[in-house]
Amino acid sequence: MAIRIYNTLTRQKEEFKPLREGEVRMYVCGPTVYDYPHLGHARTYIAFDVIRRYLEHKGYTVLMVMNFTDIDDKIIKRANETGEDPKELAERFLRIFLEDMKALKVKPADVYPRVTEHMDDIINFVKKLQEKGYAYEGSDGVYFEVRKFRDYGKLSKIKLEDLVKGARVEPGEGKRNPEDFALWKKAKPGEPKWESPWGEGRPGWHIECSTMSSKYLGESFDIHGGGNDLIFPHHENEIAQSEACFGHEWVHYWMHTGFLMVNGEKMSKSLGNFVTVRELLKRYNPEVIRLFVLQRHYRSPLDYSEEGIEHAKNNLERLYNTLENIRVAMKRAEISFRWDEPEFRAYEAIRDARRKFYEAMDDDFNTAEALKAVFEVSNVVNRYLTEVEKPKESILRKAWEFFKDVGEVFGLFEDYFKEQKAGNEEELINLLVEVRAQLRKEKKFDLADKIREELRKLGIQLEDTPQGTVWKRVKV
RNA sequence: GCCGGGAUAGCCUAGAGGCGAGGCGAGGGACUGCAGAUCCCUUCCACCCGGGUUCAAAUCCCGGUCCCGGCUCCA
Repeated sequence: MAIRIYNTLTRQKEEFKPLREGEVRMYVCGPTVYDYPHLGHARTYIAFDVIRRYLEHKGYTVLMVMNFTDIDDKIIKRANETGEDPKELAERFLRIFLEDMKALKVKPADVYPRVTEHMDDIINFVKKLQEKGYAYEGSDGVYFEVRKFRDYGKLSKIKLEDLVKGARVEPGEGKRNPEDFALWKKAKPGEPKWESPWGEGRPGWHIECSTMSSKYLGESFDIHGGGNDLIFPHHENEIAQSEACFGHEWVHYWMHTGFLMVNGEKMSKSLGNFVTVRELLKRYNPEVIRLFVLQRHYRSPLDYSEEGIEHAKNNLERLYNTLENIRVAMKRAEISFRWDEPEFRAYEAIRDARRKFYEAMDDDFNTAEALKAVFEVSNVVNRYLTEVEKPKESILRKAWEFFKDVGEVFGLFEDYFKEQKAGNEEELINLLVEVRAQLRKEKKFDLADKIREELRKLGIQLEDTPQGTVWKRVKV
């Protein structure tokens, strides 16, 4: 079945057809590394992570590129404030970003091009624009002449006249027109600088993405993504640069994520209403954060609140419990020599839920809708287990495999499917469980409870069921 | 001013002309020595307001109200 993607360029959902059979080339705008990433960043990168995972799950080879802006005005400014060397500051926060993303189980990009590693490519790109007559050198830098590019505004739907009228664009000393933007900034005293045909300086913000994306993904590729706030001017300017340079359409599908909101306002550094990923990870399992993000469609604004995170936590707990129920039931499951009513019902329900899951994901990666199907299976399998004495292995396996696929796409249940063996720790726990069972038989409940309590503190939860005592590791 | 996005039961989220969605929370019941997990039932059938189109609208159209975002650095 075909995937449909909402394309910001056309403002509608379109059938996804990659330029090359079986391969998806995607570029996601990475961060400017001058501070700790917050939940807003996490939201965007988790969203694109799931999109990427889903495409891979569907069998595509995905070439994923994400840039690092490791030299820029903000970095210089911050470095001046802290007295740190801009290079070191950028390096530090770049590492922190990578660590945080890893902790959030965001799959790493295939290439993380850094601006400072691509100066020659960037300079060549600017040169080409100059040769083609789209760029000119001013007193303080090289600029892109916006009005020479016919299609300017096609992504953001902004008209050039309005832009100039709005007077929001800075006139700037070296510019011919107020709407022009910098491709190369000549260095002021004390600023970091690189050699170029226009003297020492550094690249403008937009040119890096045009240069580095085409270097790794070619002069046209499938998906370019980022936060909503990048549509204008960043992505609009990228289009202008790239299409002016290449002379043909550049990116096929533009995808943008909605903001993370706090009390009705965008989470941002300037408002000071942000929660860093680190802080959050101290208090919550990364999968809780992922589920929190996935409960809302990626294009819609997502409201942050403690309560919202708690919701996600409860939801995740429920899914983990179901997984645990299946795992335990597997031990007493039997081969299906016949199916009865409950088996047929469970099978059909799981089959339908799986279909719904894929339909939802195919429809512009509707994770919120897809999650409904996940909870349906959770419910179905739990009910099945209460209905039958001896569960059939094939039914449990169907549910189990479904959760495994969901986990792969959403980046959930990872520990669960991975962490099974842990040396003889398991045997020790089993021993304690046996001892406790004996104590319970003898009605020595206080001692039995003590064992349960102490194990709970160690992260092992015991549960007494009609089939005997089972234990699980508490993940959330 | 110019472009966008919203308003869904106590809460969080989907959906998008007719089978009234999923989760959380709350209450009750089953099972338990207790706890936990799970299941069943209930939460008195929700879609900002006012018009219109239609046999039928939360969903389409018109007009409002309120909220948010972009137009300047931003994921």
